[in-house]
Amino acid sequence: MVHNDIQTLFAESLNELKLTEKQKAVLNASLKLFSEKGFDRTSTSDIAQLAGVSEGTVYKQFKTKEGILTAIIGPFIQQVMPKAATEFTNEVTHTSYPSFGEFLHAIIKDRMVFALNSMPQLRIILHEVITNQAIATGFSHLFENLIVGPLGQTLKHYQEEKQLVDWPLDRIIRYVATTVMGYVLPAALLHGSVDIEHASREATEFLLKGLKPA
Amino acid sequence: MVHNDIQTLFAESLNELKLTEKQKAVLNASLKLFSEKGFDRTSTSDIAQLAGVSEGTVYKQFKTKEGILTAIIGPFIQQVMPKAATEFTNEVTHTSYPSFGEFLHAIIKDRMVFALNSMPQLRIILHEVITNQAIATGFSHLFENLIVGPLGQTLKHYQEEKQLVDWPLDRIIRYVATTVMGYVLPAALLHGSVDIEHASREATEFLLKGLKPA
Amino acid sequence: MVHNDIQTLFAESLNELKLTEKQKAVLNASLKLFSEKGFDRTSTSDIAQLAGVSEGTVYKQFKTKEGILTAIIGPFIQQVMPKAATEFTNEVTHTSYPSFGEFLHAIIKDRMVFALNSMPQLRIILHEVITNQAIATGFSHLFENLIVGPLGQTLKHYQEEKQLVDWPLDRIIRYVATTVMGYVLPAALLHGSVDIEHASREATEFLLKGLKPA
Amino acid sequence: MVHNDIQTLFAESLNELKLTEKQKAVLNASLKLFSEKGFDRTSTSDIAQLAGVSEGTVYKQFKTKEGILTAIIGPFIQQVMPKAATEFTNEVTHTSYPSFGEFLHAIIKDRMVFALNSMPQLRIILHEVITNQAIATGFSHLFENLIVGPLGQTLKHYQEEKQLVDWPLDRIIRYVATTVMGYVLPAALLHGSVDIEHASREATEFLLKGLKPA
DNA sequence: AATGAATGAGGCTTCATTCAT
DNA sequence: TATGAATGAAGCCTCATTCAT
Repeated sequence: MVHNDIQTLFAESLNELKLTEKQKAVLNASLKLFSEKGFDRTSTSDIAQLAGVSEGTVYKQFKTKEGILTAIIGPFIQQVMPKAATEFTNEVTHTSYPSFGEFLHAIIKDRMVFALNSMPQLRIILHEVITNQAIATGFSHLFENLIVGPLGQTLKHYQEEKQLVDWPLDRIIRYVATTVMGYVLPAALLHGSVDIEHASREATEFLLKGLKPA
Repeated sequence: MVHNDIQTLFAESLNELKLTEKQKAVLNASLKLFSEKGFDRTSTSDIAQLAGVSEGTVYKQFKTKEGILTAIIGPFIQQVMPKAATEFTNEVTHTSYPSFGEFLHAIIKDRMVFALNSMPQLRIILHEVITNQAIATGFSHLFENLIVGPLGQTLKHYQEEKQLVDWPLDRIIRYVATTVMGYVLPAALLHGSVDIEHASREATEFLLKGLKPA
Repeated sequence: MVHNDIQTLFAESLNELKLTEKQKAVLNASLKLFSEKGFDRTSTSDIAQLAGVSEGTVYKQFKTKEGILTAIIGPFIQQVMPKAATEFTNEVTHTSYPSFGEFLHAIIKDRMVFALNSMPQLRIILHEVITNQAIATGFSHLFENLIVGPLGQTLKHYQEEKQLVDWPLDRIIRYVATTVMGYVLPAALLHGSVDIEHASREATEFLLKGLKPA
Repeated sequence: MVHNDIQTLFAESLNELKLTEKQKAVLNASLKLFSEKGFDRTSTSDIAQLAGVSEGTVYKQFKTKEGILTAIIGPFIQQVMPKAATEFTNEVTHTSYPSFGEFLHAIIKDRMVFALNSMPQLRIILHEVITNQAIATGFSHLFENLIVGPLGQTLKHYQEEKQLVDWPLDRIIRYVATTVMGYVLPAALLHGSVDIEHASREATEFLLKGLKPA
């Protein structure tokens, strides 16, 4: 089964950790509140209340409030994001597309949906990435290993078929990623909606031109 | 004279407002601290101390802590960003470039420098934009009026000369902007350095291809 | 004017510090509570309540609870104890006693009264001295400089007159001090009363024998 | 076999009580932690951890934290101190000394060693004695029965032989005890070392003079 | 206009104690 | 009997905000 949002993926990942039901409730509640109000504006009593436990319980396993964040970010980097990335790249590499254009369109659409579905959760990550260099680096590696790597085979294939310009793969992926963000971010920030069909076609059109072989 | 960073521009803009020296000191100190630690982690006593005034003074003009932020964001939207944008578009529209390629390269380079110089301050904006929809909308209009508008003439010119694809101007600018961000953001987050010369040439190469007329 | 208890001396000493009335109230309340219940069993809200101020005020000047203790111990070592010691030695050195025996009896009696009057406050010091080596050392120097020093002249005088054994002064004072404590401490701990007249005579009798020249 | 420190004596005493291994572990751990950090600064989870049991187990036998203290103080008063006292007085009364001077020197030296070896544990007692009047009284009786009583025979003997002044025994013992403390306490508090040989000779010299028959 | 002492609500955290397993 | 998750009261401390001077 393939997921297209992060909160669900996260809740599932918690089952692999040694946590009681209440502890999981704390993490789920924290993820929700941190997403909505940000880390600093979420109080530990907010968390306890939403999780339906006492404040003491919040601290039983996650020694500090920061510890809760770490307990969220950890699985995120070690499990949620990898799983999401793997699901994505698996799907991509196991499907055959008639042309680079259709391949491109497919992944752009897929990632737009994913990003929009996961926007609130991605905000936590964004905040952490802004604040915490170690986490930023972690994500950078994640990106390298889980996206650039697996997509490599497919992209190389299109390069050999002369459907894709002969640039380094990370450069190509950079352009794809930022172009997708260029559509998703403004919509997310302005709380507007995106016509994904239209946006993905536009983005594909631009990228196809820009990434055409010389 | 043209500025290439925001803190300086901000300090100058304050001179145009009816503020005592102490009030200006408060705003400058606040901008600095908010940039470094974020709004929530900056205390009003931190601000008073850095500004060299009493806490009472901080509250004399800016009724609340939120009020300080507003007093910063206000000038930002009404003066600093417009001035930055105008300086940019003026320079662009008053200079003649041999070709669209050279024009593109020039503005990409210029904006990369600007963004990298102003990164800490842009973080406040980024954080506010994430949290506060009204501010996000304000920025959106700013962008529309100050960038898309003034640049319009020049871009249209290149479209008429068949050096630039015949797409709506905001779409074109979106791609330019996101591509620049694609180079600047990772460097900023990973605290790495950017080879601006190289990055701007790469970005230009990609955009030229992607924005070539059909 | 000569004081024979510590709480009064302490309250007077506070006037020499730059503290508001409320801050002084905090310190006086703290001294009282720490004396009665001990540091660990006194809560900051207890202190605030007894001092008649808000808890915030408690922390305005004394950054931490430990800071309150320091703010008490500091004046104690720097002002209260020196003043007490000086008042004592002054009185002793400016009075002439017919014999060493009467001199001894006078100071023993005086110190018994002082110790019994100041017992609750001395408990804080005792606790600190047990826990904190630096403070223990501070007291040791205090003792050396303020007691052994000033008393030196007088004792030497009695040594020359062959009324006092020819031992080092600190050894002699050690015996006097511990003998006094031997009467005061049990009474203080058992909350019993002391017949000072009787106790001081007994102690004098013993010390006179023990300190008689060979 | 004769002991010269309290922690060992305590551990042995526990064997005479009907306690499971875990209960004993709890008491030993508590004694150690209370000695090191004091009662108030020792948490029950600290104790559980050091004892290698769960927090639940700690509460199974000792209903409250205070109960642990009682369970320590009890054996202390009922067994440890009596045993220590008895071992001491037995040794003293079963050995014959050529003179009161040698007798005095022997017991002074012995008690100095004992006090220095047991200093950390004595601190708990000291703290409790300061705080808790009942315990203080208990100790007072202990002292009376276990020291003054047994030593009585020996001291009377020396009084009859005119080697010892004809004062009440508790008065004599008071002076011996406080003089010993006068050497031991400063060293313990300043974490200095004591030259026991020298100190005991000095103390003996003084006491011999002070306790000489008229 | 400027000061800074004072406030009190609320945040994070600890810890003695209980109870279902 | 032993466990350890769970509790909730209470502790220490911060901070935006007010107000008398």
